[in-house]
Amino acid sequence: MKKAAVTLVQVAKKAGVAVMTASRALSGEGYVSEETKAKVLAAAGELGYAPNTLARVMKGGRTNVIGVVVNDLTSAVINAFIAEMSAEVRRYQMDLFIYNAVDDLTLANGSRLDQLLHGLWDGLIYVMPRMSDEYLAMLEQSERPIVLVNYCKRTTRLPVVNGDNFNGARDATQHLIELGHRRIAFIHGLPYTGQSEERERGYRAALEAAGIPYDPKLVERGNYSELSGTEAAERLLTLAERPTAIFAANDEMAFGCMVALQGAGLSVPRDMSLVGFDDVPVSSIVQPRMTTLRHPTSAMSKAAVQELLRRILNQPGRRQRLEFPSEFVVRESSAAAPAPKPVRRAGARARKES
Amino acid sequence: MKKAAVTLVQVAKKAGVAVMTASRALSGEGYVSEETKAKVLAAAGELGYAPNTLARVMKGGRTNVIGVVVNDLTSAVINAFIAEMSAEVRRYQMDLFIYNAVDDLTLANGSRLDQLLHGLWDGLIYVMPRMSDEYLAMLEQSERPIVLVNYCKRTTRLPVVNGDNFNGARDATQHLIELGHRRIAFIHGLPYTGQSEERERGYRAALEAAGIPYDPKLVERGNYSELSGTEAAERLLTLAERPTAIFAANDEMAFGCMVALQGAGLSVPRDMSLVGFDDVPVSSIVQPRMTTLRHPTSAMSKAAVQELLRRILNQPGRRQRLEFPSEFVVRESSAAAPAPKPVRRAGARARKES
DNA sequence: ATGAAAGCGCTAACAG
DNA sequence: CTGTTAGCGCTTTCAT
Repeated sequence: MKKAAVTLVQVAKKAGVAVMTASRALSGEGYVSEETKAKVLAAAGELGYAPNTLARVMKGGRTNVIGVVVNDLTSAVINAFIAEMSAEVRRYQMDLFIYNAVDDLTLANGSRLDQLLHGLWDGLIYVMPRMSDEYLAMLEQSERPIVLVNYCKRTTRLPVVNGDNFNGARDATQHLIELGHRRIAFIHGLPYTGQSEERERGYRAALEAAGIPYDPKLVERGNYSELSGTEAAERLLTLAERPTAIFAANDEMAFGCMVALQGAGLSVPRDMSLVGFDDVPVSSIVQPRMTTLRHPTSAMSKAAVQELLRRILNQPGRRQRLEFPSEFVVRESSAAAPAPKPVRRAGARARKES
Repeated sequence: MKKAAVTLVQVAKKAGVAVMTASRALSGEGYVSEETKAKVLAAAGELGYAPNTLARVMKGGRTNVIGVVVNDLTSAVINAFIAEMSAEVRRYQMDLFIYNAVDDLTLANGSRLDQLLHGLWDGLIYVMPRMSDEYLAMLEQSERPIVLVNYCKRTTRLPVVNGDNFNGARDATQHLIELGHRRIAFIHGLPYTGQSEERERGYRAALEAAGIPYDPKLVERGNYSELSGTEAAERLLTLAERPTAIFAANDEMAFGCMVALQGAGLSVPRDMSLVGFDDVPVSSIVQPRMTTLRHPTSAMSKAAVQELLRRILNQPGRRQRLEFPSEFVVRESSAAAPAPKPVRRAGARARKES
């Protein structure tokens, strides 16, 4: 089945030189006379010679391939990262291979990956994988170049490239507060990357700054899926004191909220304001178009690749932790809070006036 | 930088046996006494030994990795394939790596890929890449196991796993005809995989069967993007005799049509019926929900992986060309044609009555 | 400027 | 059952 690949030995033989000379001629390293070089190149061309990457790697060389490990290829954010990284990597004559870890980022699978990594890749970028602490610990012990993107669950010695979830979420919440909202709900995503937690921190910081008490009943937990957003919104709608705005930890869940609200006969943003996170393409297509936050994927991708390259080339890394401010995109799903109901509670009103 | 990986020699030394014995003990091939086997396994465990894939490959072994080459990771269809293939591959203790060729499926890049392939992968699956004829010719010359998915531009000696575009498109068009539509437009995607052409063939076959003359003015060319769908629909709306239904070669373009129709103040499906292709997740979310066609991605993925495995293991391939019927999903975007305008042309009417 | 030898980590093939 | 030898395709090191 496997075609006998053309080897350097054959090229050398055809050119009438030693293997080593052929190697030098082709790699350009070391002294080779122009004459022999031409001979070797001609022979290689005729035979259709392609160097065997594996053999080269076994001598400690590089593959010029870097790997990206992701956990959800359906995510528009992750796809944006991949696209940007592909482009950036190619600027350095390297290639990018993607590994879809799905929810298989177990220790066993991790070591399996690491095993495959023995030389197959020059370095690895992990984009938002659902990573357990043990898994991260394993990565930290690896001597291979690794960069983490959008991981902020805990501090690590590995280089990290993050979007600023905290300030972004704070901005978004503050925006809702400025629109007159007092009861603002927050819907969590999954806890694995720490992003959701950072976003909640920003949410709480904005509330606190505005003197609005934190109400745990307004904080729901989803799993980043649209369905979980629908379910969370449905639970929020059963509250005696309904929120007037929902801030979801990602756009998908915000879409899910829309579904629930439509189902309940409520209008966005008249009855309920909605803010998402990520600015996936659909966000500018849905009706009403979604107010959301956007990480600077392009800049982050470039930074991640460059940081990884620095480690691969043994150049001094820039910084352990790079953080990029997120952009707030105001669209139509957020608007002024509805006029307060006649039923008013002293406490809430008092705070609103403060 | 690179941690000196634990090698078999070290394991053997620690266990007090020869390298070969250690190899046998770990691989399970050949005779090894239980006693020595235990010793070796213990030593390997303590040292944290992991076999070097490259070295193994250099001896002609397999990597247990298969590659998937795609051209658009943002495509929901492609992501569905990837997810299904990942799962299927894992059933055979193998791994899947993804290469995003974007629009870089040039010959130069192809040979670059092929070079990387020298042993790094046991086989390759191409999913709907924008493939030139020369590129395909190169693939056909490769001795490595390769399977093509959703490629029907031309016949090839490579094994192909396809959805049935022709019959699917014919069903969809016939459905529109049965709803009373006579002027049905078709929007092409890109020509690279041949799918769009197959779909047009199905469209024309249905028209012909119903005795509706083919009108080239009703056939537009898009590029599978939503925007191109909008533009195509806008052009169709300028026609003196507007269509009453549009069949787009994929869902994205159908969404784009929706945008154009909304912009023109037309209602779907009252003023215009819409049918897409692919059944991407959004199709069941948009309002009105989209009538569309679905390839059986799960069955196709399994078939592709199994076919590839057969070639990798040198087992006889099943068939050169596997075709899976596509499912027609009727939703809300297609409905009865609006009542014909008073202005009627003799020819058209006559045909309708036939 | 060119060549020969050694060896990367592993396993197939043949001894013992 | 276990060990020895050889060699995959390439490059590093040391000769010539």
